[in-house]
Amino acid sequence: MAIRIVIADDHTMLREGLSQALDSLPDIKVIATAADGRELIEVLDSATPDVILVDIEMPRLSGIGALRKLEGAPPSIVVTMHAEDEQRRKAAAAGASGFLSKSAPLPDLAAAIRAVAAGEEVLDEATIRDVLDRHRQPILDEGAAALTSRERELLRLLASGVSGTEDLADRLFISQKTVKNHLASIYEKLAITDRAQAVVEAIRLGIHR
Amino acid sequence: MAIRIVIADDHTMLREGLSQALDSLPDIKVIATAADGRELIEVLDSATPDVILVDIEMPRLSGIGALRKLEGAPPSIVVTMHAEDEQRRKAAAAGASGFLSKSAPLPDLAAAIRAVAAGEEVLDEATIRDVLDRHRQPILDEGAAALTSRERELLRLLASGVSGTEDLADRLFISQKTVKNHLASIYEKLAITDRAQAVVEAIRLGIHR
DNA sequence: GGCTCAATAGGTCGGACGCCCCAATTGGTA
DNA sequence: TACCAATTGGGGCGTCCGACCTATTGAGCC
Repeated sequence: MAIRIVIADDHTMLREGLSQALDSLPDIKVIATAADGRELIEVLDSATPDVILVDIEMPRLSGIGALRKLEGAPPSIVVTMHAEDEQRRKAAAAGASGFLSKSAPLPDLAAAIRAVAAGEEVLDEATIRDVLDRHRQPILDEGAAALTSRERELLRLLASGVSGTEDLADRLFISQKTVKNHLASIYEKLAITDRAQAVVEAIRLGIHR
Repeated sequence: MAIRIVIADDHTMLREGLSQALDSLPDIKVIATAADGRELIEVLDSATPDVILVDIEMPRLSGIGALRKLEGAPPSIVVTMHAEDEQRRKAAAAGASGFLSKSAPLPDLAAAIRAVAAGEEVLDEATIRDVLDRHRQPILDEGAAALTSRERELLRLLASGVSGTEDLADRLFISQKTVKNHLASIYEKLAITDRAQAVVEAIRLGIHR
């Protein structure tokens, strides 16, 4: 029986291309795709793949954010543009079984899928380090893509030292309630849990000043 | 009657030099000095100056931190090495009546002291902007000087995305109570109020990785 | 031998924060 | 037209956080 997988990635070219490529393999069958985290969650309501292939950087809801909401779901492999330690750590924390750079060759990906489908973890430090070393790539951020303009404004304020709900509300001319809503949305998309982490991400993403 | 002032600055050369210089003016009398924020607070227990001259960057307790604790105290002029907007904003928030760069000429300082002693505010946007523009200087940080090594460790963790009390405690092998104590100390020294601002400061001070 | 200070730890308490639910409006798009 | 996303706002709730307090230990210093 072929390994049934679901692919979640916001880049259609990659999503569809990968879908076709993997589908052409005799032992792998792509049963569905999703363009973002929320779509992935919806898809998994009705589909039950053996392995999930999920991108980190996606609009509306990041891959890691989706995995968090799906704890206990099918084993997953996280693919990413920035093969950074931090990302890998988060992926592991979110319950990912595998972690691969997007520039890894297809055979490596297929191998990872087969390994994860067999119940193996492809998160081993040494192995990953090895893979990453061979497929390293420049780091350029597109992580803020998922954020709306208002969320970005709020994040910029946060990163400039305005941390209280009331202060943020005053600066943005909105209610404290709305500030909290925006923050919750930011947390979800960036897969974080509080304002301190939001500041870290904001600065990492270059959202300040 | 001469204007009675107290000078708080951790750099003895500047503190004593300024003390003498201002004392030589006919209408200004330096009645006490302090080497840090806590000393300033102690001094003000027994002394009641007309104006306080306080540096921002000081060990143990920053000038702004001290002003916060002294709300309702004598009018104060904040002097600083980094004439930044953020600093000025904080100084104003802490109740400062004046704000000057350390590179401002003595006559300007004397004028500011006289103005503040007369009940004026020397925080006016335009005026300050003017003064700062004429006495701008390179910004180099020595702000982290007040922090202990353990506090710096904690801050570095914070700036790397570890924000929960329990997580911090685990990483540092100390109790959650101690984490909170260290944080409180950091807040005091950096004149901030929460973890989000701590991350901002940590990164501004270069305390990360 | 006191003195200060860093580092450790505990307690209490009010308010802030994060998380869940829901809803109305607007504007773009399929 | 009908849907969807973004933005705005609300209520409730449990937990965490920050403020203020005391206290012990060990290092370093005059």
